[in-house]
Amino acid sequence: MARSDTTKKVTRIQREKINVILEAALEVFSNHGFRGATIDMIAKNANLSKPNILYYFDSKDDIHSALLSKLLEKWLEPLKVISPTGDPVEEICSYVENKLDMARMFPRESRLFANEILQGAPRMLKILSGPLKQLADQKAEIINSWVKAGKIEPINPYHLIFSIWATTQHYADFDVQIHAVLGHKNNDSHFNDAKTYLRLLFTRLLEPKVK
Amino acid sequence: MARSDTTKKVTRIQREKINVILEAALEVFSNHGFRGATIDMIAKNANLSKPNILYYFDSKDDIHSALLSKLLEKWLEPLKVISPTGDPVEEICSYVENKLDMARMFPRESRLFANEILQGAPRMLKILSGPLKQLADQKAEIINSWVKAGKIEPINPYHLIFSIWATTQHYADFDVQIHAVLGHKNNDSHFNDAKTYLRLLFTRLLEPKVK
DNA sequence: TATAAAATTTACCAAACAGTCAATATTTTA
DNA sequence: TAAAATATTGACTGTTTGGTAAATTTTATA
Repeated sequence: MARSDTTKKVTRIQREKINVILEAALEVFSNHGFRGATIDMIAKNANLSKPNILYYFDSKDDIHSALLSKLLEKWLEPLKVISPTGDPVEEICSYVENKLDMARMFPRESRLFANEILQGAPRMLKILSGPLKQLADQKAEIINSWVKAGKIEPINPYHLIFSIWATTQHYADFDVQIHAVLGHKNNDSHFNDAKTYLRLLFTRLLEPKVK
Repeated sequence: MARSDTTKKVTRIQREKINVILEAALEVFSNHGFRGATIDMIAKNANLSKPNILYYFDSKDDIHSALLSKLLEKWLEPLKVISPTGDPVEEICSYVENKLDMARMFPRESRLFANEILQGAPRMLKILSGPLKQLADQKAEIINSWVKAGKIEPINPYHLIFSIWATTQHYADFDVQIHAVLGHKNNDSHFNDAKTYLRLLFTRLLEPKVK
């Protein structure tokens, strides 16, 4: 039985090694998907032996699940921040900007989720139709209230949210394609252009037309 | 040596079985990714034995490559159609609509590509930075010419293209998430809402503002 | 219809892989 | 510092999997 599920207190070494393993696993899982990743790859990346990894986690599946649940909170945070009392267009644009920043700063996390969803979300379906749906419902209601108040143009709130997810995460998940098409370098310079572009896109969509 | 790479003439059975195998492989690869797929799964899906599969294709990799190159043409087709002489906003909106139709009708193809790109496009890098880049460059130039002529609002053409890819393919690739959030059924009804939403999104972005 | 070619299958192999176990080393604690 | 608890490892197991070889069956052809 791995240390991770006992109720005993966690030692210093356990805390350290678990972090090292999760960091290595994030690297490996995000680059190769669940099936493409091997415990040996994670072990090598973490500078530990395979049995040592399995001393801290019961199974490969266990490591993967730990990563997913650890990441979820961080991933939903920007959406939670949207407030009904702020300026609507600015609230949405800030959300877009935050999501884009996440894609730039945490591309591995983005790809980990993308891999999971693409595969039919076998380990995440409950979270998607539970907490995620509830959060989306809640924010959709706020957006609807903005529409009713005439503060933004009429719009389907769910598809607005989908398009924000799609456009921002695209820069992390399809990174290779973007670099190939833009034909340059290994840097992040296109993120600035993306930021400008997306602000324009959603501003023009939402800003009320002057009568 | 598999039949597929000899110069001998192709028999009726070869033609039929190769199609059956590719169809089964598309199903399996798109649902499980390259590493998650096994030849046995493809064999079962195709109602053939494993060695029989390997009689027609040299290797698992070979089947995968055959799928990718077969699909590429179909995948780029809608973008090619964009014409410099049409009405700009309508040209773009038609492209969006075509891409969305592809996502609805060929979700497996979309996921096959998504899986490949997400994994770093090990078998497609040359195509991305070759034919795909050239096509994107060409269409970006058209978009730029529309901007210069004042026919659409100033916009970064590459990021416009990216956002079209992202928003449309999202409905195929993240299908599970969308169904979870919308909380319904196994049908495609949300594609109509998506179509309306995306037309609005790109029309408002591009339509020249009246002075 | 006899023969050659093509197609299919059964029985394999070797490598990769998740996971175990018992022995050893290290760290903590009394 | 000795004993106990924790951590690490080398050697291993059983299974999955990509792929092969040879024998057999089916189909096409002369």
